[in-house]
Amino acid sequence: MQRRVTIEDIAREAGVSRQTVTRAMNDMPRISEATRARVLEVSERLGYRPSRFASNLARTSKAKTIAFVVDSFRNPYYSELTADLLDAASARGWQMTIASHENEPELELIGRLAGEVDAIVGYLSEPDETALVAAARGVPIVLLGSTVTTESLHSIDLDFISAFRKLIPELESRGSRRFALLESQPLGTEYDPSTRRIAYERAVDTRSAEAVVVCEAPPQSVDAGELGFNELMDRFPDTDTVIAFSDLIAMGALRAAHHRGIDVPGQVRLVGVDGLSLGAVTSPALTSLAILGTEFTEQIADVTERALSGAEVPFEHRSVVPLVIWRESA
Amino acid sequence: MQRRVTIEDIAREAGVSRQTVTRAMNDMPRISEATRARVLEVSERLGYRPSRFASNLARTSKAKTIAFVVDSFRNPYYSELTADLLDAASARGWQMTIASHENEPELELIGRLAGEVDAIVGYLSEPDETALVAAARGVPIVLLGSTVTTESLHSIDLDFISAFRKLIPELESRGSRRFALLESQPLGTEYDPSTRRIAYERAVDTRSAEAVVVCEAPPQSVDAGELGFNELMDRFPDTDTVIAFSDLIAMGALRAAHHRGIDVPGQVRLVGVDGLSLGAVTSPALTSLAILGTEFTEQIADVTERALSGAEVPFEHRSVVPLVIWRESA
DNA sequence: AACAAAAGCGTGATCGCTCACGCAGGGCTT
DNA sequence: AAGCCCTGCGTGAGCGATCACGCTTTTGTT
Repeated sequence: MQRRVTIEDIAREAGVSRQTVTRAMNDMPRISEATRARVLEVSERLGYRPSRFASNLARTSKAKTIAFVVDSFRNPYYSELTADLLDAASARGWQMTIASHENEPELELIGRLAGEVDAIVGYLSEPDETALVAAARGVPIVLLGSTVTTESLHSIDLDFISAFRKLIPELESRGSRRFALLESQPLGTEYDPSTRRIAYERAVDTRSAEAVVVCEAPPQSVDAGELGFNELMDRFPDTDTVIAFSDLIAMGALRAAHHRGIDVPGQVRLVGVDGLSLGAVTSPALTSLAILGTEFTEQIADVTERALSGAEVPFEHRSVVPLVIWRESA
Repeated sequence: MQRRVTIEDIAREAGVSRQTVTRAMNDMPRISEATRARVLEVSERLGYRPSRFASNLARTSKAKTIAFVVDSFRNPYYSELTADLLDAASARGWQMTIASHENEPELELIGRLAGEVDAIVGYLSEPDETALVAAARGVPIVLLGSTVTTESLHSIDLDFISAFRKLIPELESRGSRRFALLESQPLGTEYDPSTRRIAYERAVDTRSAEAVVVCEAPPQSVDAGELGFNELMDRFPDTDTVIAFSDLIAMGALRAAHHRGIDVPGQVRLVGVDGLSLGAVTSPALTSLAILGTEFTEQIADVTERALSGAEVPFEHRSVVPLVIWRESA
């Protein structure tokens, strides 16, 4: 392993001082064109790469970098949220690095990120918050979409209880009587019931509360929605309104309905969750309990901004209510 | 502006040495539980944030970070590519930061990124390569999807000429006679004809070469495709095969065809470009000249790896040929 | 011609952390 | 009881850049 080429090497080779090399590299004034060219030539020849750590340390950089962590950027919900958050981040002059915990143990990932960024934002699944905070080694964490119990990190939760409590009556006023939920997360020893499911069950009548079908593998996909919808209509044929766990699942349901000759929203009303922009181009366009396009992104950015501001900021726990976007499917 | 809380402050306040603070923070051995707890408590109280620059500098970090730059992460092509590249990057232990040049002058962006990452990869639109390289201040650039003329950066281009030369005859063997192109990029003083258009024109007969419709604003969207397809069928009614600039545009065309009662692929065959996974869930599923899911990602990662390896690597210029994925629409 | 100003370049000091050591004290072995 | 290892800490020396100066030499001004 050969030693790194430093500014000193360039200086020696070009017969100038470090400062002059700096001047040449960052095109600062007070250097002649001739020497600048010579230095640049030498640095190219030796393959010099300035160390971003050294220079940022020396200039006590104000540049902030945040990490955004999600399950998978292949899921349109996460990728759209990423795009939104990137806008908010760059508006504030932050860099944003992305990571998914598909291929790496989460705590390990957090540990790696902690050495590289100034804040970690995202959907994390590690339930042990203390371990999370420990792995982050002083780097603040903004946890999304889940309820935090300790006072050691920031969080922004989604209030599906309120959202469903508003959604269901509105649907009823449009004629909905028999609801059903296309759930994504199985109920079992290792899974708590999803907050969406809880919110759904609380908001509907008892008969509808039983009409829940879990979309199996592959999870969170259009195909899962298609399968799930078919099973749903087989088991609960008098359903007139379907709430899907996500817009992706709703899109699958839409396709299944199409194949079965079921008119949406004529025979069955369909509501997704997420507010994907993709939902606007299906036919019929998807009505959705939107997270995207609400204040969610701004809240994330705002809390992150505080977290970044350093020192002893109190831990914030906010909650945003998803908002219904009425389109054609319901 | 108050001074930053450093490791020294913690050490003083906790009555220990810097090294002990380091040991506590990075939970290293050779420290008693009592002192570790005390140090942690103090550091929390003072709001200590370790400087990632200082620590990385001191440990001469091997961690690499690359920046991935595209037009917009709202475009599914870019977001899927991002997901693919992220996999390749994390498999190699790199961090990946993302940036779009929607809201910021490109050269400025490059300059900012240069101070934060070890390589810049992406679709860049600045035509002045010298300016690009200068803005990057020694940080290597891997340019995607365009032909490079100078020998100062790496590049990976898409060979649409070859791709179309294979695609068109295959379509003809399936019965296609009158082709049309749904182009996205207008032809004008500030735009060169797109490589896709050139490749198309070279591969089809003269009559088809005239059948080109430009999908206007908003560019690169489903809506644009819908409008474009309608115009196309109005102006060139005997078209039997439509090549869309992208899968998104093809999806719009699909919708338009649906509304006009045109059967795809029965009456009109439709081929997109990109290979979006989304194309698999439309009905009919989209045949596409795929970039995603080909060796493109691996080639990018491979070239980037060389670029990152430092020193005097020769500049590479590779080219990958998009690959037809036959699905239902053609 | 005299003096000021600017251009061109170099020398510590410093940014905040980690690493390689060094050194004391307590519990083990033999 | 002498020797040894292990635990628990602390001290100097960098990591690779930039910044604030300071020093010559040129250029310009009156």
